[in-house]
Parts: sequence; C-alpha cells; structure tokens
Amino acid sequence: MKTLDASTRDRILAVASTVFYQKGLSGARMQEIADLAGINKAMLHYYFKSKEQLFDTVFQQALGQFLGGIGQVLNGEAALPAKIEQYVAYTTSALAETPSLAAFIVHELQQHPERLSNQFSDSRLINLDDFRQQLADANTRYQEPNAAEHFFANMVALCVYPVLAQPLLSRLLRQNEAQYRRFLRERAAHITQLLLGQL
Amino acid sequence: MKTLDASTRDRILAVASTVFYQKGLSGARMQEIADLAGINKAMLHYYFKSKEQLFDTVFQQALGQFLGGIGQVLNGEAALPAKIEQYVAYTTSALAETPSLAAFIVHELQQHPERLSNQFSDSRLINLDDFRQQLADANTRYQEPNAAEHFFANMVALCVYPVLAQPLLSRLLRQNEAQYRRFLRERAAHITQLLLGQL
DNA sequence: GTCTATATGTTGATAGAC
DNA sequence: GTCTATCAACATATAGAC
Repeated sequence: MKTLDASTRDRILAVASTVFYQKGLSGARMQEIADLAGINKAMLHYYFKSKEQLFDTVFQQALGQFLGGIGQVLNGEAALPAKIEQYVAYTTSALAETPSLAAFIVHELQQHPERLSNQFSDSRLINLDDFRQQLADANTRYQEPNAAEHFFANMVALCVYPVLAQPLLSRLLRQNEAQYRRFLRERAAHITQLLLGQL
Repeated sequence: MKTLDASTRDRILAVASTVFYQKGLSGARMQEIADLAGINKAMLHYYFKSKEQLFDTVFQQALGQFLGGIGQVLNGEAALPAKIEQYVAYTTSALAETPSLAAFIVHELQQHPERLSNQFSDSRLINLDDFRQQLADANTRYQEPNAAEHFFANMVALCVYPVLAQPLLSRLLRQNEAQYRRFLRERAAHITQLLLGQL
C-alpha cells in the first residue's frame, strides 16, 4: 500500500489529537479540525474515510504512547528503586507535555471499554510479572495477594491524578496556574520518596 | 415561584444524571433521556428550557454532591487520624455507588473550568485550613511549603484514581469485574494505613 | 491532492391540539 | 402537564470539477 502525502496526513493527525483530547469523540467537530489543519473538510475524508476512523487512529496512537513508555520502564533491566524512579520521572514529564492525554483516555474508555480489547492484543498490554516479582523480592509483604497490585495502583494514581484533576485541585489548593505547575514538578521527588519508603 | 410536578422533574434529573455522567454534555441525547424517563422529548423542554440548562442543573448537583461530603469530613471535629479514615471511607463508598461521577466531573471541567468559578462561590468550596493545621500539629514536616498540599493530593488520588481508571487498570491487573470490585473494597484499609504511616 | 457545492441524516427546540 | 408533528440548524459525508 502506497503511503499518501505524509506531511498533510501527519498534520491532520496532530491537529485531530489536540481537538479529540480536549473535546472527545462526540464533542469534536470535523470543521474545526479542518480549519486548524489549514485544509478543507473534504480532505479529512480523503485521508480518513470517516470521523470514526480518524478518531480510532488518534485513540490507538494515544493509547500506544501512554502504555508504550510505561511498559518499557516496567519491563526494563533496572533494579526496583531505580525502576520506580524512572516510572515516576517518565510519567510526570510525559503528562507535563500532554496534560489532556490522560483525561481523554479515561473518558473514552469509560464509554467504550471495548476499544481496549479490540485494538490491543494482550501482547501489547503491559506485563506486570517482572515488576511484581521485584516487589516480592524486596519485601515479603508484597507476596500477599493483591499487595503488589495495590502498590502499582498507588504509583500510577499518585502520578496521574493531579494532572487529571488539575482544574478542581488547583482551585481547592488555591493555586494559580504557575503555582500548580510548580507543585506538579515538585511531586516527582515527593512521590518517589513516598513509594521507596513502602519497600 | 411554584414548584412544578416534583415527581416527573426528579425522574428527569435522575435519568439525565446517569446519561450525562456516562456520555458527557456533547455525547448525551435528549431523546435518550426522554425515553429512559418514560416521557416525551417536548416534556424535557417544558421542565428545563434547554439541554444546556438541564446539564447545568445536573452538573451543579454532581459537584455539590462530590464536594459537599468531603467538606463535611475535612471541616469536622475529629482528630486527624480519624478524619483521614473518615475521608477514605466516605469517598470509597460514595464512588462505589456512582463510579462514573468522578470521570464526569473531570471531563467536563477539563473543557470548561469556568463552570467551577461561575457556579461555586468560594464559600461553597472546601476550606483546607483546618486540615492543614492538623497536619502541621501532627508532624513538623507538614509545616514545609506545599507539604500539606501534597498529602491532600495523595489522599484524593489514591481514593479516586482507581475508580476513574477502572477500565484500563482492571485490564492491566488482569482482573475481572468482580475481582476489581473486591480490589477497590480492599483499598480503603490499605490507603488509610499508608496515609497514617506518613504522619 | 485539493477545492466547491450539495446530499443526507441527526438533533435541539417549538407550535399547537388535547 | 402531556402529547404529535414539524422546524431550523448543524454535522458528517459524498459528488464532481480542477
């Protein structure tokens, strides 16, 4: 299959990502995507036959980006403490670049969890076995049922939630945008320390 | 102003909540709400003049429900450890009843953060001063700038995120729906213990 | 590959009888 | 208060010229 003009197609994908991330599938408008990409609405249907298909491409790419990096860290060769630090650092910086990515995935998966099963074979999903084993080796309490799962959930929650809930949390903490950004940057060290203390 | 038939109006609100929670403002359809409420589309516009206004009513109610309970706990008279336990228990059970509530608020606030400022005066927002003071009294390290804020963010994140990200997390942890519900129930004790260990 | 013009279907909203 | 019928606006999608 010949590749169509990469430049235009890539520009569409980049623009469509930002629009879908913020407004979701149902809230996004093909007209807005076309305008931001500097092309005509008809061109969108030339490169992607329907809105659904454009969305699917964006969503799969987003999920791959979100899970891919995490998987590389968790299945890496590093020792447990270093691995935890890497995960926190990676997630923090990735979400700082694209804060709306997490909310987008959460929102769309809530309505259509099957998008996970359809497009992601088990092999592409993250394998937690290595990480679980490292936890069990570090502290016998992580041999208890679900203990390692709780640790993993804690790690993800501490990193992702404050980005996800920024509008609400920043308001509750009475911090303006700049202050909150600084707060989020501080958290990487804070979270790492908390998690290492649990080993 | 006379109250209109409460029974029908309340049924509309209840149904509209479930639909808006799951599909958001742009994804919800007035037709579906009408069908589920067992009435005609025209009736929706009789009780609420527009979709926007119906949505606003639902959203304000949702936010009040979400913040109200938290505020009562955090501004209560309990000592710090009991207060933390209360918060975790309350949030966990509230989200178990309405899992989609958190994702709904996150999604809608991401697009329209001004809904927070418009409809919620500062007085209705949660006041963290009591809680912050209790933390500082319990351990001097919470006198450091932002340390109490991090503790609060941790507490909320640990409780809310696993509900928010259920479709993704349950898949990564390879747990079916029943197993995941049990996992969430276990977390209340797990989180409380973790947080109390930080004092 | 890119455009204009248009077809087609959906949706929120209203008019008006009962 | 509740319904049926209908409108007007909008959004996705396509046809066809260049």
